[in-house]
Amino acid sequence: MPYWLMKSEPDEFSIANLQQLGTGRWDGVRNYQARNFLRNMTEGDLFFFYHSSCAVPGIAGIGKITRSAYQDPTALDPASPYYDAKATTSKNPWDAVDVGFVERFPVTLTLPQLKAQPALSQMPLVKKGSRLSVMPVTETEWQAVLSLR
DNA sequence: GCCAACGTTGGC
DNA sequence: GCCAACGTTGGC
Repeated sequence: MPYWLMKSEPDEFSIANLQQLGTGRWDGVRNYQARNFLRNMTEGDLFFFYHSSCAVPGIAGIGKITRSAYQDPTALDPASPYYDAKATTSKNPWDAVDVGFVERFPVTLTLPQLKAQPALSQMPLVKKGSRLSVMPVTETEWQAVLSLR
């Protein structure tokens, strides 16, 4: 079963929000590489919930995929900040997945902490200049992160 | 708020 | 197909 990491700005949607709601839709991904990873997700996959663009960037918990990729409705909604004028119902390039809450870490595993782990050095997350918001995580990386909890 | 790094767009 | 300009991401 594959593992993933997905970034979200906690001001928009945080691990606490997911915990409260129990479930949510992961939408608004507007990058082709990230979208392709979304399409490779299957129900039951686990992912690290990463908080970006905030006071303490880092991994804040774990979620799971509860519905595999489907057309992202926000691309078709003119009122949405994620609206894409080029998307149509028959030709919508963007996908969303549904997610469920699994676990919230007692404390966020900070980016400097993650960068200090040799086992995580190959992750796009810790690489300079990388902006990829959805990425695969290897079994080794997954376990290395879990050991930091 | 700054700015480095990146992806996308569009003229040629 | 090249590449400059632009907009965005995201840490600091």
